[in-house]
Amino acid sequence: MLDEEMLYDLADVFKIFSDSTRLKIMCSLFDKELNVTEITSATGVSQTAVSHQLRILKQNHLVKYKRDGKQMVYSLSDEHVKTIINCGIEHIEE
Amino acid sequence: MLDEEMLYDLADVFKIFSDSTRLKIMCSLFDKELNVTEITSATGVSQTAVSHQLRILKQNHLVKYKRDGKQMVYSLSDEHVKTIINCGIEHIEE
DNA sequence: TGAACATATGAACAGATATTCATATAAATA
DNA sequence: TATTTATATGAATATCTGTTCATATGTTCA
Repeated sequence: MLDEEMLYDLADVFKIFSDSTRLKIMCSLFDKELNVTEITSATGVSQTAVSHQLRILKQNHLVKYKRDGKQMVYSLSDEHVKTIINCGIEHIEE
Repeated sequence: MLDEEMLYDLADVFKIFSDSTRLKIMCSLFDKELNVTEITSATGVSQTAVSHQLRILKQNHLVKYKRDGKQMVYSLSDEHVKTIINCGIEHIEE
């Protein structure tokens, strides 16, 4: 059995992936970087909701970002994101 | 980008793993089957809470169960559970 | 059959979380 | 510098989810 604290950390990781808006955002960034407006249209989620969720993804180091003039360009932090999502997909596809 | 429906399914999968009580239960079953009383004492969670969470795990086919006299004996449904949990652990350990 | 043990269920409550609305901040450009 | 475009933030709200309490169901055994 994992220790108590690790279990909470683990639950927190999965919690981030358990929201469809955040998944949409991460998937839109799967193989290219995008600015917020592009994420908004790629996902069909409101700009405000995207921004709120991007903050959560940032705080948890799942996306990184850089400024490009007026725009903020986001991309996935590392391969972990893809690995975890693919792991979940495999479970669904059985 | 995955289609809308798949994203919701994916979010649902991760949602199940995003609760520490459910994780505790699954971890307690990692390499042995246990009845409800044993799960209760292994996890330190109340019997009622364990029972409610077991129902969710059952509905989502993550645990299976059999009756043994007065007791219900639970075990993990398949290797997917371990795979997903290990995937999350790797992310934490970086 | 009735008592004791094991597990499940339902309602109520509390806490968490995602979205929206309104607005603030920041950069570019006319 | 005023305006426009891009993004972020905060408060309010509504929904969802997990726990607890009370109780029901099911099994064994005296």
